Amino acid sequence: MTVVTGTEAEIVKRRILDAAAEAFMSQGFGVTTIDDVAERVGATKGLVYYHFRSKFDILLAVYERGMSQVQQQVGPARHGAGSGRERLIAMSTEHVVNLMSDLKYHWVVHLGVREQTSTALKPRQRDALSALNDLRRDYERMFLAVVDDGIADGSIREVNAPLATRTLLSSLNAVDAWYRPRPDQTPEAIRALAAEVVDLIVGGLLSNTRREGAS
Amino acid sequence: MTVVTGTEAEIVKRRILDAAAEAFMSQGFGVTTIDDVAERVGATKGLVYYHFRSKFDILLAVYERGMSQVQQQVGPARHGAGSGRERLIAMSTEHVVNLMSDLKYHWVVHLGVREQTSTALKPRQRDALSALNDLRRDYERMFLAVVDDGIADGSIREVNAPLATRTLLSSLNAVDAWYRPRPDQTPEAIRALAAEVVDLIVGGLLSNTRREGAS
DNA sequence: GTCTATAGGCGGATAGAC
DNA sequence: GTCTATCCGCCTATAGAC
Repeated sequence: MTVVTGTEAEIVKRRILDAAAEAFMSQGFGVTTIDDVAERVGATKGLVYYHFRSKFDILLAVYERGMSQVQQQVGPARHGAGSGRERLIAMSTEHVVNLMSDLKYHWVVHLGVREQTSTALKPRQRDALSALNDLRRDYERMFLAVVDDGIADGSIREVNAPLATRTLLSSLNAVDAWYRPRPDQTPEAIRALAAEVVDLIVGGLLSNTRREGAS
Repeated sequence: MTVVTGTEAEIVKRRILDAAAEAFMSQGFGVTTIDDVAERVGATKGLVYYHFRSKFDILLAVYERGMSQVQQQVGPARHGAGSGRERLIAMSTEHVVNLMSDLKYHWVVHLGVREQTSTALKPRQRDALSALNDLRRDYERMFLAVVDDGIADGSIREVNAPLATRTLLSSLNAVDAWYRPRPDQTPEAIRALAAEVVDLIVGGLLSNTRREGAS
């Protein structure tokens, strides 16, 4: 049923989204113009408005793609075999790998949309936005469930789980404040760095923390 | 907490800064108009432009005030008596208390300025911005020095100190992604919440982390 | 499909009234 | 000092050529 709709149109749309996400990340949504986006694509406004109805619709499309990517990459790690702690670390690592691999989309998901509730939205846009926000809430609940698992099985210490989950996720997301990709960086190097960062965030800094040989 | 010194003009300027920081945080710098700011102050554009030369100068002034506040609040904790770990926790707690108490200024310091390197800056503005960025670097170095101290005295585990410091600071800053002040919240309640969050970030989540009775 | 041209409006900044 | 009025440029969005 899913005919391979890798049509010309979709390829162009994707290039526009990439360019837009990049511009939003480097300058902010508000100050980015459609001309900026078109220039990055190597085309003019006309092309952009042929494929998207408005600037805000582009933002929504970037948000949608970003959420879909991270969900696909992190979701499977939820149902691994290990303790809550091990699954939480696996999910967190996938999350950060995704962030690093897809930085500009992540940035929009993380920050870009919050800014925009001010503009009067059309009903179509409002619905799309609230659907995406629901996805995001579900995503956070997935982490909360695993934190709860870990507390229950003793692999995570007895913390305020909702607060700890919010803190964890915001800390993971905050990696986008300083990480910038390097052209020569292999996927393995990205994964190693992500694992190191997750170890710092989940494992903490204190000297009497044991990270090996749980139980 | 600031004593009510200052001329009429400074009081007005301060009210404009408060309004601007609030608007920048809730909508983003790019989409905030001077009319938005003026409306929050209960005045019109004319007032704002009498006290500030441009929208970007307002952003710089917010940034400056934010940096000055956090430096004042956190700086003293650097030279406490305890181990590196204890001083790091003290500094981190003050940082988060400041964030929670002065959320809108913190938000601008954290995110608002990065967006704006695109607009052509006047030399005066470029100098002011780079001076503020230097302050920020110094602030981060202060944390790095204490992390080094902690590793040296054995109270912090042997991590990659620059990476750990960046991760720590970005995690602390990320609290602004979810924390929102409540009208009835006392300073003591804020401090308690900040301490809990810092314990989660510095102490980690794992069950075999010991946070009491170090050394 | 993608471009050029342009409409239409908004917003930063200024001038001058009070 | 603060407001009103206005200029001017830029940017979203659309119309229509090719």
